[in-house]
Amino acid sequence: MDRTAYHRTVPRKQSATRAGIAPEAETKSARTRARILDAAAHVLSVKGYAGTRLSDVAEYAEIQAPAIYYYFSSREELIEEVMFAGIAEMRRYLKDVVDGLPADMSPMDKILTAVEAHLRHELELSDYTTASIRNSGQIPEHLRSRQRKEEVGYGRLWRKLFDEALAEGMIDPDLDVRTAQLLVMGGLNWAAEWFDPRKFSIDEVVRNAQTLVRNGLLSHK
Amino acid sequence: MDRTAYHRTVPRKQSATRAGIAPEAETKSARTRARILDAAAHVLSVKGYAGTRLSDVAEYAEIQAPAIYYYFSSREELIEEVMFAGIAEMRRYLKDVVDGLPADMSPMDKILTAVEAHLRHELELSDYTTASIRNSGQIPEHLRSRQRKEEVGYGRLWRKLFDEALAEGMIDPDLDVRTAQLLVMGGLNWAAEWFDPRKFSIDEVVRNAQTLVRNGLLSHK
Amino acid sequence: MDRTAYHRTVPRKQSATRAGIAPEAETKSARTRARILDAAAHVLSVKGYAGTRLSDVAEYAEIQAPAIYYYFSSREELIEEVMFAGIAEMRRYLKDVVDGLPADMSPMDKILTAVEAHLRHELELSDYTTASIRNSGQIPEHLRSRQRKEEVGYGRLWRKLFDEALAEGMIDPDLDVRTAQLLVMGGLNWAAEWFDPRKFSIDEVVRNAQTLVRNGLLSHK
Amino acid sequence: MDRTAYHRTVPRKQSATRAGIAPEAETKSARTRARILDAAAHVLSVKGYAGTRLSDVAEYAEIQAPAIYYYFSSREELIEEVMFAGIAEMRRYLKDVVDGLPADMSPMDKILTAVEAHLRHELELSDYTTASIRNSGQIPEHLRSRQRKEEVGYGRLWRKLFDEALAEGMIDPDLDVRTAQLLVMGGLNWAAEWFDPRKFSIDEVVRNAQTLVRNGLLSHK
DNA sequence: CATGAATGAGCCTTCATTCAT
DNA sequence: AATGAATGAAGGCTCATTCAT
Repeated sequence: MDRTAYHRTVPRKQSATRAGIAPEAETKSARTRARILDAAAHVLSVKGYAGTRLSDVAEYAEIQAPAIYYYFSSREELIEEVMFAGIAEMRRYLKDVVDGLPADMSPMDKILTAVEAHLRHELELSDYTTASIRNSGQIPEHLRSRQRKEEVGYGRLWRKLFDEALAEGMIDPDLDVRTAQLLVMGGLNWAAEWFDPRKFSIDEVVRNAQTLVRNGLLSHK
Repeated sequence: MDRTAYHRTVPRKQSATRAGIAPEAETKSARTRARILDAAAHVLSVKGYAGTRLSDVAEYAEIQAPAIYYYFSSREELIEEVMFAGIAEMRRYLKDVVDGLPADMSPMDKILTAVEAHLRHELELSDYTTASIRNSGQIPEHLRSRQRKEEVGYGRLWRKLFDEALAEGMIDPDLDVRTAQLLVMGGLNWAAEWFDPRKFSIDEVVRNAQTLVRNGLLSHK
Repeated sequence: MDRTAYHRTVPRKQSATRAGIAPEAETKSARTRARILDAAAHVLSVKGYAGTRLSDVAEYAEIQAPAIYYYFSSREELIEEVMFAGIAEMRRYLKDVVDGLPADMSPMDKILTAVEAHLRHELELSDYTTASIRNSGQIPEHLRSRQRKEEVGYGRLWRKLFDEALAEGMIDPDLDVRTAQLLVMGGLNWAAEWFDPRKFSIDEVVRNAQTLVRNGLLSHK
Repeated sequence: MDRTAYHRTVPRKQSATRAGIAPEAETKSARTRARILDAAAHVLSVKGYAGTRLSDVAEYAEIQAPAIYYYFSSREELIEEVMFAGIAEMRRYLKDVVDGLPADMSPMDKILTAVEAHLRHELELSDYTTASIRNSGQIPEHLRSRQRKEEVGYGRLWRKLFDEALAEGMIDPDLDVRTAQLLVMGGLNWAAEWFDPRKFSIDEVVRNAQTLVRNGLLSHK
């Protein structure tokens, strides 16, 4: 298998310094709104749900706290949107990547492409993703409905890939696909906790993860 | 390889309903203190650092909130102790398990034993572990020194196992041991986020994780 | 000696009902801040350092307690400022009075002018002064540095007057100037404890104090 | 006038290190009670009414806080007793001293004796006295009835002396006796605020106060 | 659009007090 | 006679939120 083939299919994300997911907005108003969202994602990823103070968000966004209310009707709505945006964007991105793959690519290569897409998105756009990932267990239930739907949808993308691989006999029969999928995705999610761009390169992490996943899932009989 | 051989070396943990790490204490005072710690671990794992209210801890421990101050001098001290206890206990446990293994066991089997030990401890005693794991990024720096030391120590235990396996040529040369170790441990850590005893058995999760790890690390040339 | 000569040099202070030292402020914000300070001075003078509750201060200032934090970052800062303002204002006032005296006035007459200034300030603006005076022994050390400096400066003003009188041979040689000064100032300070405008007039108290001090210090040989 | 004549009439108080007013008690129980009272006087004089914590009193008395309740039914009762004891003891002491004076002693010399007695009692036994003096303005009304009665009685002792002096024409006719008396007593009371045994000797303070008072009151026409 | 000013709710913490031992 | 353990009440402080400007 050509290990570099799928590489090219995953575009580089914007630089981590920009770190926002909101599009470069036209109106000033939309830009302020985006800045608030970005700031909230950042604070949320660092301080957690209960620790996210509007004053911190405001400071990071370089506005006054009450100004937030011009764009969001409450702290909860703002946070809900960050949590949703994190996973929704991730899902949309993975879907685009997978849909863009050649129809004849092997299921395992598709999975490895997904591994790369997930890692790049998580580690390069880390605020939204880690906000969404780290806090999904701490957020009150009533803020999670949209996010949960996206999570399920996101999981479904992966499930399809795993199911295809299973159907083609590429998965070690000792494994339960569902459990294996969760363990794999967990390994990827957790990378945000230890990844430090000064110690690792993303490419390196991607390569190792792909090797580990391919080895791990493949039937070696 | 006999997949059940190392199984027997990892003892069952106490049932998850007890969920505490403090020993069954002698004096009533020590028992109250332990109950508070257990309660704090529980709340912390669910609500996160900033969301952990002493009133919730007290309610869970079936005391009044100010009683906490009879045993801990501040909310911070209580939380610090939970965070420390979670990882310290995990480390002590893994060390005992590994030290008890037969000297001639293969490095890979040792790793698989560690996988099982980590998962059982995490999923059965989940409050302390998930508290420690989930909040390690949200807790103020000054509360983390003891915990961090334990984390390093814990990582060293795993590192030794991986290094042995590497030395014996059991690790796929395409992998960087350090990165692979972090990805593996992440997959295990994350299990606390999705594991639901009503949908999975711990044995099943352990078995899948072991297969995945063995396949994933092993050289298949 | 014409006992009324120095009288005219000491202006009447504003009425005790206003009781504040802050200038009639321009902005509403500054007025609220001044109201809080005045209220704190009042409560502090009555209840003492430890007994001063922000809720009482707030009630007296006709705001809600948390509003205090908009103007002062802590209870301690508020109290520190009251304590400082009390003595600083007193010092500034006495300095102005003394500096305005004719150069050829006799040292004893200057002392008597100071006696009057001290008493008027203390008894008419009593909240700040009694707050500062009564609590100077109960306040934690770290809140006293600015106040202490003012106290020293205030004492120096008096010291100069006493030294002049000594130099001109007007002090009874049986007296130690320093001790006499402390006893005299104590008598004046203490007046806030017993002075009741319904039973005494300030003019009367001033006159008696002046007589007592002049007689007391003067050499009668 | 022989300035040393009245000196001998005022006995030295017990050393300041003992600092208690309770008699050397017989039973251990009575001794503990006395220790608590002494401790309360000390804390009260330093921290003020609201700042006096039973835990501090207990620590100073070298017992546990709840033990106080074996001897006093509440914090208020304990404080009330200290406040009362301070002034009551002062009054009893001054009365004994004055009653012991030769019938033919001049009224002014009697006043000077009182000056000495007041200062010695205040500066040597300072805890009770300063507790009583400093807090008399901060204590809730319902704790003051016994103390107030003693204060009035104590004031009456002084009043008699001043009235005698007035009757014998020894008081400057420019003075109002009542006002003069309050100013004099204030000067003495305040001495506790500045007196520092490392800088002054009590004898020296007494001598200066006597000179000042004699000069101050005396008619010099 | 944005901010200065203010408030209500809630949390951590302290402390007098109680009670069983 | 004294203490360990616990509680109820209250106070300082923070923070989301509102509102007039």
